[in-house]
Amino acid sequence: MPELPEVANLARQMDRELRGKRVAGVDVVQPRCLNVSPDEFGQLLVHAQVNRVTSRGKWIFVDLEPEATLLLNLGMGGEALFHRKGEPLPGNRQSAVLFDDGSALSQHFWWFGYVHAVKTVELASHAMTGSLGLDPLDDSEFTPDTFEKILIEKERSTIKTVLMDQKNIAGIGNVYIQDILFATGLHPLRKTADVTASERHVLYAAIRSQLGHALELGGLAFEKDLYGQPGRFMEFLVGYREGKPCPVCGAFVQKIRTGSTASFICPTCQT
DNA sequence: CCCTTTTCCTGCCTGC
DNA sequence: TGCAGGCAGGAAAAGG
Repeated sequence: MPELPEVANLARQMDRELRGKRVAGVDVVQPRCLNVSPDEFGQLLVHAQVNRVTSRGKWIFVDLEPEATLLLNLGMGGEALFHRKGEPLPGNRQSAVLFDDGSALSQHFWWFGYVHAVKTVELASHAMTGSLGLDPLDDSEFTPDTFEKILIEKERSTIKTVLMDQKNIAGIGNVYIQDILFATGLHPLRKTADVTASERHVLYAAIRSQLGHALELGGLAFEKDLYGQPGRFMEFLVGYREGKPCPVCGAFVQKIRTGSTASFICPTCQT
């Protein structure tokens, strides 16, 4: 599923491509991914003009004039694709936004995505985006101090749960978490209170370097950008490498269940 | 049938 | 004891 690097890359592309376009219509195939009725969704968006596109964590924010914001969460295996005038929309889409120049933005996911529309003045009360935590690539909000504050508040949870909770840090999912924990030598079930000061330092740096490096490469090689092109990030250390040797010690990478998610770990490097 | 894994909700537990 | 907040587990719109 798209995580922060893929979503940030998409938002950047959408900002360049969609800015200034006016919405001519909406096409809702799966009403259950909306937060309002299809009629209300259309009333909010039709005739509005794209001002700018930003992101936080796994959410994309399309700010429109005069008063609406379109919120996208691509869920698992999701895509947002741009279509020039005359190009057909994908048949598996859940929804699409049609622009008055004949171009369109379609959106598809295979499990649990969201396409929400709100009045921009009510954006702060949108529950799913309003409670998002720190942007890990923003130097001014994600600092060693703000990170430490989260680790102290959540010291009773396991470290993987804390890092993946979008209310703490926004944008880390079950793909990037794997190598972030490996790079820090942390087992996903380690209690947060038992993460040492030096491990916290390494963990902070690992979050920034993993996500930042993947963003520079346009995201994961098995995810698509706005134009259907794959990213160039594909070098996992232990993530999704079950049975292959650990790059540090050579032990075989194991796949284990951690709560309701899977974790890939080196059984000797991660404790 | 089993696997993937996001987000919210529920109910239970703990601690004040 | 009672309440509030934390937290684990389950449910929900598929597809390979």
